[in-house]
Amino acid sequence: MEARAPRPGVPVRGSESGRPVMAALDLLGRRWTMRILWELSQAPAGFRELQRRCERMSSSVLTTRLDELTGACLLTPQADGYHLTRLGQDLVEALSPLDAWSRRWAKETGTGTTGGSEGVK
Amino acid sequence: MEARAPRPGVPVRGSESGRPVMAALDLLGRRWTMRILWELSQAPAGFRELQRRCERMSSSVLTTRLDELTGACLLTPQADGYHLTRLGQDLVEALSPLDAWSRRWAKETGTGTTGGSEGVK
DNA sequence: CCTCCTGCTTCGATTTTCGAACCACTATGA
DNA sequence: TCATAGTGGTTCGAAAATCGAAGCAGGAGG
Repeated sequence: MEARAPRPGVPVRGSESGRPVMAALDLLGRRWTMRILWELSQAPAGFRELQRRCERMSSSVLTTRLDELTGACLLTPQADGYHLTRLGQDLVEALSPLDAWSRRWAKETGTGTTGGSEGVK
Repeated sequence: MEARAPRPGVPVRGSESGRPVMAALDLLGRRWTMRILWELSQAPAGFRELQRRCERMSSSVLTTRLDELTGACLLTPQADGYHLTRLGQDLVEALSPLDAWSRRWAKETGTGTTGGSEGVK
């Protein structure tokens, strides 16, 4: 399963420069990537469970993403499912202001379900 | 040009919940979206210039993304090109730890061009 | 043996993205 | 006036990414 993940230092889609942030933007800009990291940060999960949590994302893409993210050293498979690595945890942490921002977004665009933070289902 | 952008409060790909962060993940997980925001945060730009800065991204996708982002109140067209709105600026700010993270990523995975922070070109 | 769970792989259908060509409009300048 | 170049796009066929149902192999329980 060739899954050439973007890596810092290597030219990626849309950037010859190899600047790390461009590689990150490429990697994260693939469907489900951020969602997978997000879900795993809540709790480790096996393949099927991850698929369930992500509203039945397609198994083929999940395989690809897991390969990419593993190759990028952001997660690692263990006996009880996939875990974020230290680097993966750091990434999610770096991304965490997004949650607060999105609530402000919801509020200011007026499309949100009231506050939006509680809608845990 | 129908460009139904994800909005907080509305079910999006991969999430029925309508939770704002899921809408954000959907929006940002489309190709070039984060890159466009990133570029505009450096400096406003017109259509063609934006296209040049993003290594010749396809004009049709650029049109679509600009519509989506405009619809999401993240940017607005002005006489001298597209600008981030306040909300758009906030989003880029929320995303900014990513730059620092990516350099650490480059360093720790050893694939980076040395430090990686200077490759401004 | 049967059933249910797991982690995947396969493959045809659908959606997204690409990218070159093209259109209309506004200079600039010879 | 005629060209040349720049702008902001649109169009459309081709290529790539994603989808999703089906299937496979393996393990556990009954």
